[in-house]
Amino acid sequence: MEVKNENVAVKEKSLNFIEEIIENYIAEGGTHIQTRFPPEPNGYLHIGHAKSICLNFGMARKYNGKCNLRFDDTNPVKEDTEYVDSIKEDIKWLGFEWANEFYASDYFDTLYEWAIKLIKKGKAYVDDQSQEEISQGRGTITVPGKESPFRNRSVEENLDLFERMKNGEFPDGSKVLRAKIDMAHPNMLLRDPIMYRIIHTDHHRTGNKWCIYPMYDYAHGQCDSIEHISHSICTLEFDVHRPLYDWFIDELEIFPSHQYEFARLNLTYTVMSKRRLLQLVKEGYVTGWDEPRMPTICALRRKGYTPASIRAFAEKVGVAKRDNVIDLSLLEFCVREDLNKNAQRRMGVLDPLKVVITNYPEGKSEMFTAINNPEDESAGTRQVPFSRELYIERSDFMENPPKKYYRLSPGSEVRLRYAYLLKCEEVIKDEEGNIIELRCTYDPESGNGSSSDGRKVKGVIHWVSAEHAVEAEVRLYNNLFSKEDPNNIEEGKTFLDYINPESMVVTTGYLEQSLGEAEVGEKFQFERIGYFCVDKDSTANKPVFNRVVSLKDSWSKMQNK
RNA sequence: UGGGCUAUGGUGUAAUGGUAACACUACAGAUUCUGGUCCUGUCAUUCUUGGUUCGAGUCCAGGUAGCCCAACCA
Repeated sequence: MEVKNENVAVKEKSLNFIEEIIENYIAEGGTHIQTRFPPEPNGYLHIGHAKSICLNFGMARKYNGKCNLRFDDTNPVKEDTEYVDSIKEDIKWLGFEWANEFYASDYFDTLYEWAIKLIKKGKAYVDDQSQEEISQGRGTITVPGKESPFRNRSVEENLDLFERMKNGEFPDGSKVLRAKIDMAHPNMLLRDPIMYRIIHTDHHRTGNKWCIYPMYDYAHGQCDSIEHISHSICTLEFDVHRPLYDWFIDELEIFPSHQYEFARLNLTYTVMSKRRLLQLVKEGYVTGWDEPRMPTICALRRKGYTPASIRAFAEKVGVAKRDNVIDLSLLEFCVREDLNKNAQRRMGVLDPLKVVITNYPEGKSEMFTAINNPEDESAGTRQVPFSRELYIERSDFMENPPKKYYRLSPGSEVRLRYAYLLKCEEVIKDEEGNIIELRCTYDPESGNGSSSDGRKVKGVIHWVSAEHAVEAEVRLYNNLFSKEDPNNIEEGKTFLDYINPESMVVTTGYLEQSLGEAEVGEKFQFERIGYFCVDKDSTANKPVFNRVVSLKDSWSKMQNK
């Protein structure tokens, strides 16, 4: 068979700058690609971490390399195994596998030996100054720091003191080990950075073995080096740390890992800082880290987001070095795109209005065949029960409809999805004038696809048979914050003042019979409304559904204009 | 004695001296037993001022704006 070279002008997908760095590295003879995802186990992963995960694991996958999971557990007072477990679960759920599971604490012995090496080289010293004195001595951004009076201790004295620090002879805060670099350096981080501090606290993995713990800057690069990380990818705020990262590697003469920085992800209508997310949880603004309004991965999972949709999102936001705020609508687009292809359709009425079909026999019911997914023929069909009394959506009826209203109104006719044409004959109201019921008639000749006289109806509405309906709790989520950038705080306010009072609206829905058996985590499209996922709060009698995202709704947009 | 990073539509990301492209959003239209999906169309003189060049988003010089850094956090 002849293979035609049709797409001569096929455009290659452009590379992001990290990929360019890696391809240059390969072009220059680099052979092993090794990355790592290095979370501190002190909180739950959020969508911003997902970007980093997709990047680190994605680069390894694309270039036949490996990606390690390494927990950056150098501070025992903040870390816990609870977080280790959730982080591993989230990464797996996103669809990635780490080559090795490591911990910075695995390397505490090596790090300690290396500190001694630096002391012997005259590149590190024990400082007895108080925290405040050290802070003072560091100077400021515009004024150089002053050297510590302990800076020129002998190697022997430093060795002795450092060993006794390790042996627990000194209380917390009484001494630190510092690198001897340059107290006048324009980069504050190089003004004799602290390498070790004394913390008499049990570590979640090493227990009470250590009472001195390495700082991030003294640990991270060396851990990368030990693991032969070729491309250490981190976020932009660490770029000022890079000279220090390189300094330790140079002085220690160890494997030269290199650090590259990209801009972290920000999303409109939410916050991403760990501190603020923690505050939302602790102060009860949400019920937990996995509450579906949160931007955490576990919350998105519970809400009904799919791993594929988050991976697609991470791909679409790109990787660059400039600060960015991504529209939440892009995330929503990604999950709609996935669920449109993969979620089965059902009918559910979330704001019910009763309809009685006066010319339909009492006690009768019949089944109609409904298509499970028009995007996927293999999803097949199902049977939906129909009877004399139905629920329809309140918004699908208007007594005095505006122009272009295709739905039901007095005297008008609509198609009941997969069933009959329905005509509204009478509106029943209570004493206060609220519409409580509609009396309608149906056209017996118009069932399932056929229309006896060929007349066409513009509107199609969903419905549920009242006697067969399943009652469910439905949680409708909206943006957690009503302000596009809740981090931009006006004077006298806090970010909490921007919490959207309608970020969660709970209603009772009447759902199609087949939804009674749905399992936790199953996702459906409720036709004409949105995508919904069965929540873990469901009980045998009462399922609970989370709205993943609404369907696009050009009608309500028109209305709001 | 300050240092570092970054500037391209409403939002992101490309264009690697040679026609400013792609996605999302928004708007308009077509199709439709989902006002969904699918499809079509519309929306930028690339922060600014000079310079180099036949030709500059891209190179050079000077401005301007934004972000990061003064935890014994990561």
